[in-house]
Amino acid sequence: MKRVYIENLGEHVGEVAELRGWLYHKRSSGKVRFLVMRDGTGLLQGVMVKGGVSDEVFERFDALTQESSFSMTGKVKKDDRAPGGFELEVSDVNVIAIAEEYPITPKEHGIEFLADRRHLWLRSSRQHAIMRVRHRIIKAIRDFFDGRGFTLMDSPILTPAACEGTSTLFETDYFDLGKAYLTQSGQLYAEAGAMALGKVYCFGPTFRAEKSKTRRHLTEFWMVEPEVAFNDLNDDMELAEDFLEYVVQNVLKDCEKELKVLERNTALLQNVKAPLPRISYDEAVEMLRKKGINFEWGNDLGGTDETVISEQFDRPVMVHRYPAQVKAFYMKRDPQNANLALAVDVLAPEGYGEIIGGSQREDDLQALLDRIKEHNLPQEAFEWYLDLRRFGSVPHAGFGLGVERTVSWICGLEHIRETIPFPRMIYRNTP
RNA sequence: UCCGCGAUAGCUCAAUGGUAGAGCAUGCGGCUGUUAACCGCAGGGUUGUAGGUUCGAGUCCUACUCGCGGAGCCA
Repeated sequence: MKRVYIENLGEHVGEVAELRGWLYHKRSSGKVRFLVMRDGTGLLQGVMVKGGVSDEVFERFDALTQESSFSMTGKVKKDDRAPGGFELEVSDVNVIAIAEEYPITPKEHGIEFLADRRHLWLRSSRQHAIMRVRHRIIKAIRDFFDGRGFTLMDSPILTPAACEGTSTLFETDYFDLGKAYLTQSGQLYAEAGAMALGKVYCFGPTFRAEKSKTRRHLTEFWMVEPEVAFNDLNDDMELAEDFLEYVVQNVLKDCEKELKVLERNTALLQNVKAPLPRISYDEAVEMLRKKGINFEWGNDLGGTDETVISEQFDRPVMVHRYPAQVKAFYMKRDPQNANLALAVDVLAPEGYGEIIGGSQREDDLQALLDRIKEHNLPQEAFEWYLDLRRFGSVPHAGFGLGVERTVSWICGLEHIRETIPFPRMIYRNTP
């Protein structure tokens, strides 16, 4: 007996196969009974006709409840009436475990109810599709950098001090050394990596203790951060647009089925190809004012500002050269205008906001010392970082991409909480 | 932290201040091609918590708890 997965059924038409999975739902019209199985790779409808199987097997149908685990054996047929396009002419059914009354029915549920049962919610087709897209995005991210000679060099999660000195961090006791903090970015460590290995990226979870309560925020999220020695801001933007093209086009190619489940209109995603439009912060401000928004030069772009700007384009847009005062201390100033930082944010279309933030880094020791002083940061905590400028400093640049916001955008979701298996938010850390 | 909205059956929601309802789910019965199947019957309620107004409160008032959305901050 051949045990097969539903996604491979096309290779087994006409054969007798065994499938193992869970009952998605069942229907009966008396002597014809339908069992819809899910096995993690797809859905398959099994059909039993009274008289076509033994009475004993026929009656096992009665015991099966939603999400009971079971196996079924039968001949694989192509049938357009069945979900998935294939059907199993069932000859045997074996119960593995009968499920208790399953709380998540095919009808609609409220978000709190589902979030409390996230461990079960993941079994539903929509969540299944999102997790598959998330996986494909992460694979594309790694393939892209690996294929360009980058080395994955992870940064620590427990850190002695704030990386950027701004956000609120999660704090924990660290033996006799006092406090440690959960990282908000691996970037500073990635810079050390770039000086050692040339092209590196780090990819791990990051943590923000800010009490952000919006559809775009998690307290724990994943970020990939490439860092490249000898790159300037322009190189950084070219890397970012090639990267986004690679990720989006690979997901479109390999996740057609999942995006269909999600009812994602992929027209705009098809447009994600380098080069992406680039505008300066100054141009962005002008754009906002033309739209009647009273925006003061020098402020950071808010959520609604980002949406208004991104609506002017049919693909992600790169906004570069922000006022230095709203950006982090390590960003290099524009030699043409010392009020500007050589920073770039990539704004996703359709109101999904900032998915990438990057910059050319300050490579001058004295300038960096001044910045640390201006931002009231403890210099001793950054001595190792300053060493990178003392020992063969070079221009370098990098960026960070928020994985969950990218998943949210590509899947076309309403809320970021569905993009990660077990979301951590300000009022939820379970299950 | 601030602003707004909400909480009624297992779930999703109804119910002019006047007897607590429906669909789904569950149980039982029926049906030889169903697609969130369909048809019939049945069980299922301290209306988030604590007070108050009233002859009478799911409904009006106050406080609290929890949730949702947004702002700020950010990926």
